[in-house]
Formats: sequence, C-alpha cells, structure tokens
Amino acid sequence: MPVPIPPTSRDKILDVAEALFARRGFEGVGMREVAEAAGLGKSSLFHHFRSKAQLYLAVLERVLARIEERLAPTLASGAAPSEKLDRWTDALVDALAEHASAARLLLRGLFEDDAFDAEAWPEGQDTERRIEVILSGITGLLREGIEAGEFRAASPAHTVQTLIGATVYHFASGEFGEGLLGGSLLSAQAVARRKAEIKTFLHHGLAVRPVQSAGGEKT
Amino acid sequence: MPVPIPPTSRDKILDVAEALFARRGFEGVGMREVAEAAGLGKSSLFHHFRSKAQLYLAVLERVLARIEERLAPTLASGAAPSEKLDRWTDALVDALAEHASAARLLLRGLFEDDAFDAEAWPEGQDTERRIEVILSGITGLLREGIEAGEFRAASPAHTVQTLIGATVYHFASGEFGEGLLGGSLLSAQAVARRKAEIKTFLHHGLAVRPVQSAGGEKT
DNA sequence: GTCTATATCACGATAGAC
DNA sequence: GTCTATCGTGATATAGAC
Repeated sequence: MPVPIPPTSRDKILDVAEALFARRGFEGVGMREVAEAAGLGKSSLFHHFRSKAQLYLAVLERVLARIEERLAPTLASGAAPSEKLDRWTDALVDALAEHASAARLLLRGLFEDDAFDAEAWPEGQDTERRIEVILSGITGLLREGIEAGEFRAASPAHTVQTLIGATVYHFASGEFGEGLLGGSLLSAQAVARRKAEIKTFLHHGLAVRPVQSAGGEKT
Repeated sequence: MPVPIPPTSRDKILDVAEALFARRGFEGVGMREVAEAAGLGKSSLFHHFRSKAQLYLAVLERVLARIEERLAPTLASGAAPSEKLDRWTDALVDALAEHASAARLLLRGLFEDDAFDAEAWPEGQDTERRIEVILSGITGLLREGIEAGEFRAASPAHTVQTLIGATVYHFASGEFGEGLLGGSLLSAQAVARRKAEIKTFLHHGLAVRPVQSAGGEKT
C-alpha cells in the first residue's frame, strides 16, 4: 500500500487549503494565498477547482472520509456495546489527532451554518451524507447499549453532542487548549491521556454499574 | 432596575454586531453590513468604533461579562463542591441559552487563534482576563472537590475541556444540533433537558460513589 | 496545465461638509 | 453624530496566449 506516488497538483492544493481553512476559516482565506502556498498561480488553482466553495467542500469531504474510514471498523465487530464504544472513541481521537487541521475543520463545519450555501453545490451533499453515516453509526451503538442494559437510558442525541464536545472541540481548541493543558494537544502522551479521560468519563457516566478503570496512564 | 432607558447607538451596534459575528465570524462580516443592520451609515459606525477589531472585542467583552456575572455567585457560597458544580453548570447553561449568539461567539473566541492579534489591542487584554477569571474559578472548584473526596482524581484541565464541550459547543451547534436533537436548542424544555443530561453525566463521572439522579425531566 | 492580464466588486478606513 | 465621497487594496473569477 505505501507506494510513493508523487502527489498531484490537486493533492498539494488540498493539503495546503486544509491547513489554511482550518486555521482561519472559509472567509479568512483567499484563493491567492492558497495558490501561492501550493506553488501555483491563482488561475491555475481555478483550473483545478471552479470556485472557492468547491475547494472548501473538497477539503471537508476528504477530512470526513478519513474519519469515517477509521470509525467504520469499530462498529462492525460483534463485541459488546461498551467495548465497541471504547474502540469508537479511540478511533475518533486517533483520527482527530493524526492531522492537526481535522478537528478544526470539522468543528467549523458543524457549528457554522453553511454560510456559502452548501446545499446549492452537489459536493455539499456528499459531505452531508458522510456526517449522516457517522452520526447514525454512533447513535445506533448507543441505542444498542441501552437496549442491552449496558448503558443507562441517557438520550442518545445528547450523548452524541457530549461526545463531539469531548473530542472534536478538544482537539480544535488550539492555543487555548494547550494553555489549559500546559502542553501540546497532539503529542502521543497527550492523546493517550485524552482517550483515558474520556473513557473513564464514559464508563462512570454511561455504565449501569460503574467500572473501575479505562486503562489509566500516569500524567 | 428595569427602567426603560432608550438604547444608545452604541448598544444597538453591539446588538447587531453580536448577532452577525456569531453567525459568520470576524472575517465573514463587513462593517457596511453591520452599519446597515444598525440603521447607520458606514462612517457613523467608524465614529463609534475606530476599527473592526475594536468592535469585535467590545462584543466579545460584553458576552464574557454577562457570563462571568452569572457564574461568580455560584462559586461564592459555602456549599459542598458537588452542589456548587451543579449550580455552576446550571448558571453557565442559562447564560449560554439566554442569548443565542453567546455560545457561538465564545466558541469562536476559544478555538480561533486570535487572527486579528488581540494582544495588540488594549481591549483584548480585558477579554483575556475575563476568561482567566472564569477558568480559575471552575478549575479551583474541581480541585476543591477532589481534595474533599467528592470527585475522583480526574485531571481538572481535561474536565474543564469536557465541560466546555458539553455546554459551549452544544449551544453553538446551531442547525446541526437542532437536527440531531429534533427541535430548538433554546426552548425552556430543551435547556432544562440539557442541564439534566450534563449533571447526570457529571455525577456518574465525577462522584466517588455514583449518585442516583440529577433532577430528571421526562423527554 | 500554467501563465499574464483584466473585469468587477467589496473591503476597511479617512476626509470633511453639515 | 450622521452624512457623501473617496482612497487604496485585495477579493473572486474570467479571458485567452503558450
């Protein structure tokens, strides 16, 4: 699989656009800046992506695809719901920690009410479908756990919101989060610590009978 | 206190700017649009605020002041830490639910690494100080609860991040959150439900011995 | 596919009359 | 304190040569 294919112009553009959009948002980035960062002229950029909105949606779609790819296997096994929820959480945290821009891009996509009218673009439907798949996966898992008696009867929708906050917001919090935690959010140690904190929270918050540990690291 | 003083131009500007910045961010809003929404010419707006950054910081400062005003009393009493944490959570949710724009503005302030160089403006130091006061308040309360044996030895910083996610992100999630929850985020019922869900999560996630309920509403 | 040149428009901010 | 008019700049996007 890791055959070193030289990156196309399109891939290079998506890489630099992802970093820029994550940091400053859709409105805060200019196509000129993207083009220069990719080593192209502005018009060449418009040759690959017809508009700024299309570029943004392509970036978002790629991020969502990477996340979905990580989450899907964790739901497919026949393990117990609490076990699957642990794996799902680990996989989401890994996906968000792998690329520093993923969480920020995703958070922007979730709380910024599509200012550029995503529904008008066909590409926008792809991203919405990805989100629906991810959401129905975790919501279904929560329901399954409640029916199996492993989780208390919390609202799945509210619990999903809490999970998003604990993961996507955390890894999107950038300088603020680093100031609060006192170090990088993305170091292997910090990522492992976050997983343990969330899972411990989940166990004591969702399990009918409290569980002892979630694989504790030492700080 | 509720003497109907006619709103000044400055208040009107802050109101419309708050709504616009919350929805589309600093870069996504133009001074022309703010001026027209406030019923002024663009130059009149620049008479009240010397720059766009100063207007944005004034908006943010007002939002933070409203929140801090609500949170301070919950930490001042001599109640037990778990009791104070419940009251703090209720107060924060109330503050975020009162103005639809507060959560979005706050979330942007937390995860967008001050693109407009807040430290260069004297007003930016006011907002940073407000955030520090709020953070040290909740962090101190968590530490107090751990020392008193009411909370397990979770990382206060990680717990604060989870709390922010559960509250600020939730109320900032807009259309996405409403689609997930199946209704308004800000109705009295939805707000009460969110409080109950968070507090139940906190009790089972922080208490050394699990507590039964957090004042459950029915859906 | 990449380039130069250009069209069109909105931006933040200022000058100065009233 | 509000206005009209304008400055200088940079935005998205297009035309068309190579």
